[in-house]
Amino acid sequence: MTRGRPLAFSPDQTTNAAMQVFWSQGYDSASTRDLLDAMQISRSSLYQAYGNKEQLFLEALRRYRGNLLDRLERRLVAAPSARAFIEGLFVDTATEAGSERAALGCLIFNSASELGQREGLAAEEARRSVEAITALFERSVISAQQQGDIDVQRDARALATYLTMGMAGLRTLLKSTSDRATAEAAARLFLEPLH
Amino acid sequence: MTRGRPLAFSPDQTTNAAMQVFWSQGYDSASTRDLLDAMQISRSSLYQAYGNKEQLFLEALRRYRGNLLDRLERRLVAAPSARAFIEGLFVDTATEAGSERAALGCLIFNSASELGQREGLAAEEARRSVEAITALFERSVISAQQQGDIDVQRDARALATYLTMGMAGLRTLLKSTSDRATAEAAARLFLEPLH
DNA sequence: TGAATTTAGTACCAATCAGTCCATATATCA
DNA sequence: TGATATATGGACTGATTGGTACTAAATTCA
Repeated sequence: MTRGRPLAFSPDQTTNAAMQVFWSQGYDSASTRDLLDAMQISRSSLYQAYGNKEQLFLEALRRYRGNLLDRLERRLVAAPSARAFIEGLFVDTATEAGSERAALGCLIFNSASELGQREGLAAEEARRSVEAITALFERSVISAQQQGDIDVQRDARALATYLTMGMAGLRTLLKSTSDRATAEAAARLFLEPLH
Repeated sequence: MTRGRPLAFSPDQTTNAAMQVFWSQGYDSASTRDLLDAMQISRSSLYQAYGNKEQLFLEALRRYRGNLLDRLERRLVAAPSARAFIEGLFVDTATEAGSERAALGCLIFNSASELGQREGLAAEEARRSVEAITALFERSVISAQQQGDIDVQRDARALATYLTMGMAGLRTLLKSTSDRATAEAAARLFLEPLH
């Protein structure tokens, strides 16, 4: 066994709690007090376990990305086709308009927008996460092409970037409007180039 | 004439300076020190002239919105057609990929992303600004429909929202990638539903 | 000139920031 | 049991936060 006093908390749960705080407040705006309160651990435990705020954010963002990609991956294999997966994803997201979930946006795009081309590990991880989303979209597009649902003449990479751009836009849109019908109509227009 | 000691600065210029700071740092992250340094005025002058940080932000955001809408309006009337205006706008924006300008994004979408559905004047003004962009797009779409370049069967409001979503997505995309060719390809795909 | 009015500079404020330190608690291992 | 190792709670740090207060400076008007 490991020597010394055992951890009184589950790093798994505290990382999740931190993720929620960064998700709703953003990286800079989330204070260590906010994080501590949500994680329900003492200040010394946070610094002992994570090092500093930036490292905690990296853990939280990686957790979010892992959860998201897993969930999308499952949706992809469960869907009747890769094309149906893509379309369902956009339409379902648009349907969230007006909900609390929609107001939160996506931690990855939130972070990419906040941190942009800033230097440092946090911004780099945010960019890597956007790229991971694009990579998953690219695999989906290639599948859809193989299944005959998307023209093989089209560049999968360009289409994947198009999908990332669309999802980023949709999430930003849902942060400022709660008009579901119009958001859905916009999402459906977005899917037309896939035909 | 007005009584008392005259202003030693141009509110026009200081508002512009503040706008730049909010643009590159975001609302929360821009400290009053950052703002004061950029505006080159004393702390008392800032509070005397603007009231507080929130009011200064409102002025800065309104300035940005005014500048943007004026510029787009001019582009619209100068373009060979409303349709050409829309297409040029998206393609030109994508072409900025990798530039410092692209890393800044758009203050309106930045603010909408940061402030979301938060309460308070700043968030409300951000949402109003997104709506103002959509309104301009709607006028452009209607023009294009009248000019026979966009199917009149299509709902102008939905198309306008679609354009806002696309521009928000493109600006977010440009914050995390500097791959110009792919960004341009994505922007061109985005324009297809207009055909 | 001098009262009235407005701006400017700066010292100051309490609150909060991210992060450190250390005494104490709790475990393992010999 | 006692040496060793790790975790916890919370006091503390210096820097920074947005905002205020007060004095000095600069202007107009009578």
